[in-house]
Amino acid sequence: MIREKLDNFYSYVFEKELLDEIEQVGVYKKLRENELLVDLGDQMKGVPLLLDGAIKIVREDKKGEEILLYFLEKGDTCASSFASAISNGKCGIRAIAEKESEIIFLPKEKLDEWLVKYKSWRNFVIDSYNIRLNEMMETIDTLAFMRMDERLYKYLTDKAQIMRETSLNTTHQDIAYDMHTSRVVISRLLKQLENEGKIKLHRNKIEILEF
Amino acid sequence: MIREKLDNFYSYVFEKELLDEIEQVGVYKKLRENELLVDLGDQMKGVPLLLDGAIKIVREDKKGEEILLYFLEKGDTCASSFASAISNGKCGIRAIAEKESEIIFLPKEKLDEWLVKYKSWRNFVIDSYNIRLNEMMETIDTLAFMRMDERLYKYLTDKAQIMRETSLNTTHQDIAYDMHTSRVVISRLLKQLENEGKIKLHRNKIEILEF
DNA sequence: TAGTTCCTGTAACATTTGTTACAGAGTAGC
DNA sequence: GCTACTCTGTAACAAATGTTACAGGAACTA
Repeated sequence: MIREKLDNFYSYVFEKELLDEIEQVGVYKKLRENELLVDLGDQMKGVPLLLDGAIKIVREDKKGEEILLYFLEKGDTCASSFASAISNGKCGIRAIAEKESEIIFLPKEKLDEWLVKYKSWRNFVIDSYNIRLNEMMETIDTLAFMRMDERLYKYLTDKAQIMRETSLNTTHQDIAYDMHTSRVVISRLLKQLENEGKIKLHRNKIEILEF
Repeated sequence: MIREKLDNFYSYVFEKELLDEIEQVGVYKKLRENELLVDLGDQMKGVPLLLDGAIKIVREDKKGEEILLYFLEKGDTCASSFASAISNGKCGIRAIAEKESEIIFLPKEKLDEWLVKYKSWRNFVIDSYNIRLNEMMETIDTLAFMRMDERLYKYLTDKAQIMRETSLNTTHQDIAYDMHTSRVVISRLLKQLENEGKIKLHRNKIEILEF
């Protein structure tokens, strides 16, 4: 069953021999919605490959203030974990399942070994880092160049896409946490977006009318 | 002469055999102050190893608005170039020599080959990515959690450290470009920092009194 | 020396974002 | 039903940041 899911997304990415090895040493895990996968300061013992679901990656500073960095989807891995695992360093982020998700955990002992053995693994690791770097740059663009109303609309449409829904079950307060602002600001801007006809507001739910 | 500079910073990082190879295939280049090393959209033919100097990495969006991402110092390499070189993709940043700098350019053909051959190269590449990811996170922290006056003070002290000077030769307008704000805002906040006794303002020069 | 350009300081004002306070609607438990 | 709690909407105000306009000093050129 694991092999089936693995093949589903990774058969075009990895060589058969590598898939065999992953099947042998990888540990399958199912995550409940809102389950914590990685916490700030964790020392990773391996890296997760995401088979299905969506995982939210959040940054937190010393004062406990949070901001959403990006989401992981199936086929992604967490570059930050990779970093932490291979260098025995600490992880600077928090990862939370945004909905029920499935992962395979790869033990860190194999990570370097596979870099030598499999070209597809090297490509995957380098690609993952690149995707993450680009994702971070997009986050920086958003923070540096966009106003709060634009950021909010982007947040809503991005998240809808990741969740594969046109409605989001969330509260204004939750959004405020992700965007590191206050609930009142979010309520104000959501109402504005509703007046522009882009969304429709309900209790605990936001319907997106325009993408 | 190149070998000497290479050994200077990289003899503890790379195996002797790798240093030999780098010496053979690497192309030494000297950069003048303000020389453009990488431009937005460039397709990199290799990666630069920084031997000496300081390089500013800047992000630019479609509308031509800029923001400083971070600085590279000796011993660093540009992860974004690595990404671009190995995957034949485009580079999302601009790199400018902040002062006279020296680099060695490594041709992209070797990058993957060395990953297989040298453990020290694998470590270096992974470390570089990690450093860059962390640098990006720090930039995000700065943008998301700090007010403009704090960001400005951090900018000044960070830059002084990179340049190994206690005074910066720069104008308010240049700072405004790096921080993606307006000259008037910077002048206002600089004056405030001067009143707090942290800096002293001159024409084209800012003296930092307190680190 | 006069003319010109660049850099800095500052005022006045506009806009955006953050804060506090409170009212009312919806929901869950009893 | 009643009660307690959560979520949303909104007003009024405060603070931070951005914009426009202009004046004067410094530096360079002729």
